[in-house]
Amino acid sequence: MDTARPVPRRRGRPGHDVDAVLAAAVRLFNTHGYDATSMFDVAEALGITKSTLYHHVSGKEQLLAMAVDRAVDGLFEAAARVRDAETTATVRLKELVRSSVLVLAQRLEFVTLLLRVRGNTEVEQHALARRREFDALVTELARQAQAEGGIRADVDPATAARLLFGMVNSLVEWYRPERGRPEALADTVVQLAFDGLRTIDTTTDRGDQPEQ
Amino acid sequence: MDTARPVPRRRGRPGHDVDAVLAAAVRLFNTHGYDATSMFDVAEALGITKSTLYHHVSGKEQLLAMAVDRAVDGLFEAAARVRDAETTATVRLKELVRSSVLVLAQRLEFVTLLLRVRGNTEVEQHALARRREFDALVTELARQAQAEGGIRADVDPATAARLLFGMVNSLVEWYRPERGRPEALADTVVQLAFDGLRTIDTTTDRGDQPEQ
DNA sequence: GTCTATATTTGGATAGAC
DNA sequence: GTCTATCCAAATATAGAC
Repeated sequence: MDTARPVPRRRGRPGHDVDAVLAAAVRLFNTHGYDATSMFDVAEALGITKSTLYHHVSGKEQLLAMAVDRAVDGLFEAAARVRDAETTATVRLKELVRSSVLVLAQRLEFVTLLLRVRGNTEVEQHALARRREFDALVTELARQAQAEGGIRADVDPATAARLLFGMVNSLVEWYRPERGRPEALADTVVQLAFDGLRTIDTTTDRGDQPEQ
Repeated sequence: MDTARPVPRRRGRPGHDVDAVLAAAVRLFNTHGYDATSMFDVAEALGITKSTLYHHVSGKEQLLAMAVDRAVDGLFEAAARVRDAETTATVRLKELVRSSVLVLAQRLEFVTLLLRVRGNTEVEQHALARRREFDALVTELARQAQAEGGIRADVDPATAARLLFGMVNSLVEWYRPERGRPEALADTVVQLAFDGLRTIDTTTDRGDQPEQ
């Protein structure tokens, strides 16, 4: 299908492609809220008119759908990678947390938007359903990790999964790519999640990632 | 029989007071979003008309202001209580986490709304400013706890505070008062935050022991 | 305290010219 | 691909009667 040239490229003036439109829209959605952002605002940010904007996308909801898909796809790709890893559930859970932080950092604006979706339209409900699917994956991983004795068994795995990813997801509230490598942050999150805030005690070894 | 009648009572029909209006508004704001909720929706939920609603409150933004104040006041009351406690910073930090979970549970809908505020109006900016103030308090407590050796010192205290309360705040996404005592949840959160997910140990290891 | 209008603005979306 | 002009629906808020 994708023969050749019609690939739209970023040029000096207008000539926008869907990606550029999406990027501008998502930025505005996150800054001012989805509802508070008008199609006029999106068009203005791109330097075009509303009519021209509608020439590129079918409507406001489609912009939202594309954005949350991009976020959710990233998380599921991370989940698929750890699923195929041949190691303990505990290590896979750690790896999933780590990967999720990286996905969140790489697709920050898309994930931010995803996490603010409440489920009032079909598009939003679909996004929520996929989030629940991801949650179920994490919960199952936590359950297995408990079964193998890798993590504490005195907490409901669903609760643990929620609190764990509650911490991860809260990154969208303050993480900014310009300061700090995401890998370092991912390590911090994994350490805090698995070892807690308590003082490092030299008699224990955490077996964490070699990546400094 | 109250001393005087000006205290508006919950009655069969209308006769609403500001608290009832606020409760209805906040529920709708959380369910459908602040922007997506019209003053008509609020009025309809109360069984009155828009005009009557405007007789009770000065406008939509005032409803938001009252709601977020109620949330933020709760958090600062908790902070004031731990500040006066005569104990280590580490214990006070734990207590603040614990109290915050309880405040969050008690004023769930108000806190939920607070955490969704983005700062696009004066009211929202004021709410954000108070949240930052609270964050600073937590960060300072974390710094003191590190200084006294109560919590690990290899993590920036601001980062620790954010991740810690990221976990706490994520409760609004799934906690429902009808299932489970908030005190039990608060204990779980404190345990996870301070001791981590790792197996309660005596002899720690990496967790790849054979099952059980 | 509650109602029935209604003023005014803004938003999503389309038609059709260039 | 971009524009001007416009339609139509919905939202905040007010006026003024009962």
